[in-house]
Amino acid sequence: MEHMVGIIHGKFSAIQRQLKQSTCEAVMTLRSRLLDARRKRRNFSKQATQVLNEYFYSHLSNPYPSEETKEELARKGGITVSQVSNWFGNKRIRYKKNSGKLQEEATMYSEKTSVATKVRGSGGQTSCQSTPSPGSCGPFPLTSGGDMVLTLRTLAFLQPPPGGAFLQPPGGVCLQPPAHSSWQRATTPQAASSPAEDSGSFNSDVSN
DNA sequence: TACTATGATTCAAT
DNA sequence: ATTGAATCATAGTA
Repeated sequence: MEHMVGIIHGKFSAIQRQLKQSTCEAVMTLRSRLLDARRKRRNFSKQATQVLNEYFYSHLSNPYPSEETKEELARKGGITVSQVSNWFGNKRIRYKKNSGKLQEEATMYSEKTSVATKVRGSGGQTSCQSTPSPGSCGPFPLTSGGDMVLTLRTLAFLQPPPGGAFLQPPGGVCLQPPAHSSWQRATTPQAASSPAEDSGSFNSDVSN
């Protein structure tokens, strides 16, 4: 009798210990996961930022990638979909806030996307570099070349840096469905209302 | 060491 | 559910 009781006791305590341990572990992992996410922030790889930026700037008029696109971007950048979402969330906000500064980046990346991806001999990934043409890289399996037009326009608009003052991004692209309309809306209050912005702007290219 | 850039989280609005 | 905005926390830099 006592034997049985003893055995059962032992078993119980064993189970107890196990339970304790596992719950403890679970809690710890949960906690660390929650905190670490923020604590151990690591910058994305060049590849990732490159891919993200290219998409962002070639879709400046509507930088809202669909789920599929997000997955694609995540794959190319070697990050997760939620990271892509985060990135785009941050990017939109910060682009709006800073548009002035970031526009340089915009030009850079639009240049890259249309000219050629400057191959950096660090990655060594077989994703989409070393393919000099914009389409060949097949950035995204989107509808089709519709977006390429955008890129080209972007490029065109950045060609001549005349007064030194960048105009607004190619918001005038009306190819996109006015889903969000102009997501930037009142981005640069002053810039938008800048009275003398017509000074020799280069928007006369349409004539040719 | 202060500052800036940047990824992640939270919360309200839609 | 998704997005914008604010905020946090870390990485990188001057």
